[in-house]
Amino acid sequence: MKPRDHDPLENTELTFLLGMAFQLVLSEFVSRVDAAGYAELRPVHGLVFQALRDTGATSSELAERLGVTKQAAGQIIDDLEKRGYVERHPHPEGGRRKLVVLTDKAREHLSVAGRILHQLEGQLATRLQEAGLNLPRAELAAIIRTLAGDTIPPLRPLW
Amino acid sequence: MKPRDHDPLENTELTFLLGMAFQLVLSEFVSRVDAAGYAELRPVHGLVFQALRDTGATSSELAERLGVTKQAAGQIIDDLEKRGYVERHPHPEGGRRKLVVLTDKAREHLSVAGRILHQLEGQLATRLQEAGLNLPRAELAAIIRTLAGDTIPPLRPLW
DNA sequence: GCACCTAAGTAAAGTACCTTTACTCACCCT
DNA sequence: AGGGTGAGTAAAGGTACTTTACTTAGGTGC
Repeated sequence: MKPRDHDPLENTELTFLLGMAFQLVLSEFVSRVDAAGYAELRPVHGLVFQALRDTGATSSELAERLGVTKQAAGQIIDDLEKRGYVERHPHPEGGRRKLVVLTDKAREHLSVAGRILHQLEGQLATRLQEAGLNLPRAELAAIIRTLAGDTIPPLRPLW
Repeated sequence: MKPRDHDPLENTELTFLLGMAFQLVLSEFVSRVDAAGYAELRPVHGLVFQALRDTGATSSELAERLGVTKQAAGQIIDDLEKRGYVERHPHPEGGRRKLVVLTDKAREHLSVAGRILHQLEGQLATRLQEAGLNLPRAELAAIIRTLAGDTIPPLRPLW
């Protein structure tokens, strides 16, 4: 472990550091998930799976959780349905509603992706501890609370 | 300042915290820059201005720094040229090259945006210190170094 | 019990921003 | 002079979203 007492990165703007760290962590995660056989899935699909994992949701509810229009949500569902990750069922409360639920294939993906993510974060934690640092969870949470308060908006795949 | 000893956010994945913090900080920054009269500029334009600020660059060099094709860089330059932020000059070393340089209008924007960014980050630092925390510069730098080593790739406006 | 409103879903076109493909042009080199 | 190399540009294609507009199921008021 090479010492980096005065890494010039530490003088760059927090905003840049946040963006760079996020981009690198996510891209490493996506690479590993791709290598595990899920190259057809993009990060937004993981968000969809998490939003649907408990009880499923209608496409409009999903749209709200993703922060996109209901048409966009419908298109994503179309795509995932064709690939066998979700199914549209008649909604128990009737109406035109349809309940979108995960298939076993999607639940298996969630399990694999979750394991990969925690493995990656564990490796990062180890590296930081070797440098006498901890993962900055409390700091990031404080930044988020400062800017968003109690209602955290959706995480969106764009700047 | 409400105490948050067990903010559930601190139990969520680092990757999510990074993405959320980045998205919120950037979006607050963009809002303030818009309010200062620069609603026509997107974050990527700030990256362009920073890449060109010292000596300018050719569109191909700019493309490499942005991590996009030279055609995409050319399109961005076309747009900024129409709006009066950059100019294409004949390149001192000749060839078909053109040197893209900033106008005074762009340098003024850089100055305003820089002030806004440092103000925002200062406010965040103050808030965190009230909670006994510091901005996690060293931690973020360590994460970046772990995943990217010495060659930091371009920060790109997509997941 | 029928007209009306509302909300969910869908269809199609439009938009933003990028890439791919293909070309032109200036200089260099032998 | 002919040919290669690399910068720049033009045009079409692709992706993922939004906007506009429609259909349909069920509640609501009278």
